[in-house]
Amino acid sequence: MANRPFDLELAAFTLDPNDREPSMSRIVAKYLDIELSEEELTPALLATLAGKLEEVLTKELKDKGLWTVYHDTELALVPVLARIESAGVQLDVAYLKTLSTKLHAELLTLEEEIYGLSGERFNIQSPKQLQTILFEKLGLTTGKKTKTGHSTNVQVLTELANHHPLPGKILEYRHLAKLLSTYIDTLPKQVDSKGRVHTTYNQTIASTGRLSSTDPNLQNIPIRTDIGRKIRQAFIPMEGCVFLAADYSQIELRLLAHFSKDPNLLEAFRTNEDIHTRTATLIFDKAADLVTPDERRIAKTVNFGVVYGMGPFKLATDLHISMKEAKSFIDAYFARYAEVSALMQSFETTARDEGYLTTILGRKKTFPGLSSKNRVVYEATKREAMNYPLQSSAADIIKRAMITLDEALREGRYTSRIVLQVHDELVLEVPRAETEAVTHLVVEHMQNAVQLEVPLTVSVGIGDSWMAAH
DNA sequence: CGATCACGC
DNA sequence: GCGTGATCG
Repeated sequence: MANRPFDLELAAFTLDPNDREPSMSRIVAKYLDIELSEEELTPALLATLAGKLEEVLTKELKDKGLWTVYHDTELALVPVLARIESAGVQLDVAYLKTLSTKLHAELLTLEEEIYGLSGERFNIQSPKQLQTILFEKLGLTTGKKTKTGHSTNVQVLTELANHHPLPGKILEYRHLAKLLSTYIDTLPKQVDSKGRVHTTYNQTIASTGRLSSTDPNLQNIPIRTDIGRKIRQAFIPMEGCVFLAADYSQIELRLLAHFSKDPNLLEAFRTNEDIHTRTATLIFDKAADLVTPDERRIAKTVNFGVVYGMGPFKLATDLHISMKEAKSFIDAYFARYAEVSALMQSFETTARDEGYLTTILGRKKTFPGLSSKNRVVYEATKREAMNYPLQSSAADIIKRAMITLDEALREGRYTSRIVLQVHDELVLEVPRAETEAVTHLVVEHMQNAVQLEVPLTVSVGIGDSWMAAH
């Protein structure tokens, strides 16, 4: 491993990922026990403290078993991310401009229809003004949730759409307006002279160790709707190249199988079954070939719910069912996946009694909320604890893959390069001639980043846009 | 600047 | 569960 400089920010984050903004004065206070304001902490003074800080933080990292994750993963990832950011990714700006013109026209039409249905002109983007129209003027029966008023979110509007034509139009309007303002009209402003956008990846924001992406955020580019997919078509490889998109399939559920050793989960993944169908067979107690699409959909949501620490409330809202029904699905799930149930309880008790949880690479995080007497705080923290080892281990794994893949690409003198990371997916820009070799290399490094109790499978696609590569 | 909403994994 | 960002007031 190359000799790398010390990185105070990464070291402090690895020691305590809950510390959202570890300013220099906080780090100095915390590890050197010297109370100084940010102003008193001049560059000259900092320089004199740097050596001592490195010494103390290094010792702390080693004492807590965090040196390896800090040094071999976080620090090693820095130059990899620098290369990704510097490479950037090409956008088809002309295409986005055309798309923008077309969608703005549609938005205008929608706007007029909304004013027609409402009987007046108002700011559709103002939830407050919208409330007045929907709930006072049209007297639509909300029945639904409120906080500082009536909610007008997707869930509410979808329900109201059964009773009046307006809410549906509002939903369409919101969707279009969102995609236009966040992506279609914004991304073209952020390209460099070669038509490429360069995001910034932050390693010290997400307490799970996931990366985050800003200016622009390339980790929340739409994909679920038709218009969303049109936006992904704007991400294109440079001349002579294709995109190779590789993503881990169900990495968090595979980690759940790995950690819990639940026989049902292990078998499903070892025999390469459809995991959502398998869950459906268990919670609905019927053979796989009798599982209906609707039951599979429910099982899929339940599987997602487990990864997120599943509360009945969230599951009920997601599935549009009663709390009672949601509860019965959860109970059925844990009855049939008994080892998963035990694992989730152990996450809670370990986090509370030992004070922290550990990921597959030895990353650690504490859960102070588990000392809270406030039930809401406690339950929320419990869900964090249930999700952390899964989400965070997944982050560990893709980071390892990125480091060794990047090294192999350079070692092998390939021109191919990673251009995007989206939590469980890597996108590479690959010269056509390298396609076959690099496909193998990517799969190799992603699948073997760690060894689990179940196969870690990667699905790969190749195409002339990010969309086409899926 | 907090609240609301919506996009991704 | 974890994020970023547009918009309103």
